[in-house]
Amino acid sequence: MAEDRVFDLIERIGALLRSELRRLGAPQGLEPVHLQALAYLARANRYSDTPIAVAEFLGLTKGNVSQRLIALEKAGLLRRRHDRDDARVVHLVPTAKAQALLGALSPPPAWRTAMTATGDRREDLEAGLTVLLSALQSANGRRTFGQCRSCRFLQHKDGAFTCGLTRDPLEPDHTLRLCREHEPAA
Amino acid sequence: MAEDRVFDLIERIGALLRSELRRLGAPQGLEPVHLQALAYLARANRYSDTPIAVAEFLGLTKGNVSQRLIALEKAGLLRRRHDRDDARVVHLVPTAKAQALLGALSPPPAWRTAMTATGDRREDLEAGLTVLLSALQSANGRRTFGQCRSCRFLQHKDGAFTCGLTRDPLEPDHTLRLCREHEPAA
DNA sequence: GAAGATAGTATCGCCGCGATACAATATGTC
DNA sequence: GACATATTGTATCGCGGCGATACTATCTTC
Repeated sequence: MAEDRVFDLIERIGALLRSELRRLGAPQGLEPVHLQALAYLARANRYSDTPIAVAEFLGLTKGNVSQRLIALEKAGLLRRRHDRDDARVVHLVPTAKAQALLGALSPPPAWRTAMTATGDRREDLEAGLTVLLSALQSANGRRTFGQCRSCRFLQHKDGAFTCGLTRDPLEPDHTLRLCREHEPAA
Repeated sequence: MAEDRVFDLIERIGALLRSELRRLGAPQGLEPVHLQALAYLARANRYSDTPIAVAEFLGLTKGNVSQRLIALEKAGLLRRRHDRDDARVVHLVPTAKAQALLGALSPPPAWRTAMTATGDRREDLEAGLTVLLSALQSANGRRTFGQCRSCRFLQHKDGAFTCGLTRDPLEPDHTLRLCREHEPAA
């Protein structure tokens, strides 16, 4: 069962990471899920910075996430904005305080140190994990949450980007953000 | 910040895995931590199948783990045995029921499916994660929990294995188990 | 318009989690 | 050998993450 070694490694790394996040967030009264939600929101595009998207990304129920977000707002780490087209949806914007927190804790200092040890293996690691995540998502029927760059809906005409799903124009740097509606290009 | 991509990938894979474990364990009333503890114990050697070792492996407090183990024992997934030399220590033995559970859920079915997609990248992935975990552990000052095979204390004479730390003889297949006292060979 | 789908919140009960305190045994020092 | 110290394990408390359920409001579809 040598194929289980990758599983064991990921489980242990995940457990240590979780423990580290808990330790680092404790002074601010933050749990791992709070930092994870903020980290996601900092990378999400305007279609994906909502409670339901956070819930899908983290694999939690929307009811639960809704309550975590209230805590984050009270802590001054999140700002809410109502969507101008759809009165149901709320956009979540990490504050400057949250950005600073993420810069310091996500990834944790120990992680940054450890990553230097991977050296030239990093690219292989990145490629392997990307394939694995992609396969895991499709095996569970979950959304891919990829960047617009790799989405089959992205259109590129005359140097300008457009989302083929919403027909909206996209700023170039926003094509690197994560999207809830992402579907991998064929 | 391309070096953060590995972090993002691991965090997301970890979150999905956690969600999956929660879903799979729910019918038996098991939380992710229960399956993780059992999975560790199934791989631990006789110096490392104790509450304190589980706590260190998972990065949790011993008080917390102690309570989880009581739940596992009540569920018929764990058996306790007193150490014959040290009256303080307790050895934890997963029952046949636990072994069957692990065989079915750890790794989860979806994971097994997904792993086939990694193909020939698997070895690189394994190697990269091994280096990363090792660096993470030393960056946090944590124990390595490696196999006796890779331990600097392991002695090999006349086809028989011995632990140089405890002076105990080791059966060959037990040198593949995880040890709390493990220290990487130079 | 009516029916169904979707986004979000409120409330409940369960239980993981760290902190603290404690008991029991082992080890080390004089 | 006696005493201080370290180590293993458990019990208890309070906090808060988590899913389930129920609910409101809004959008979409026919």
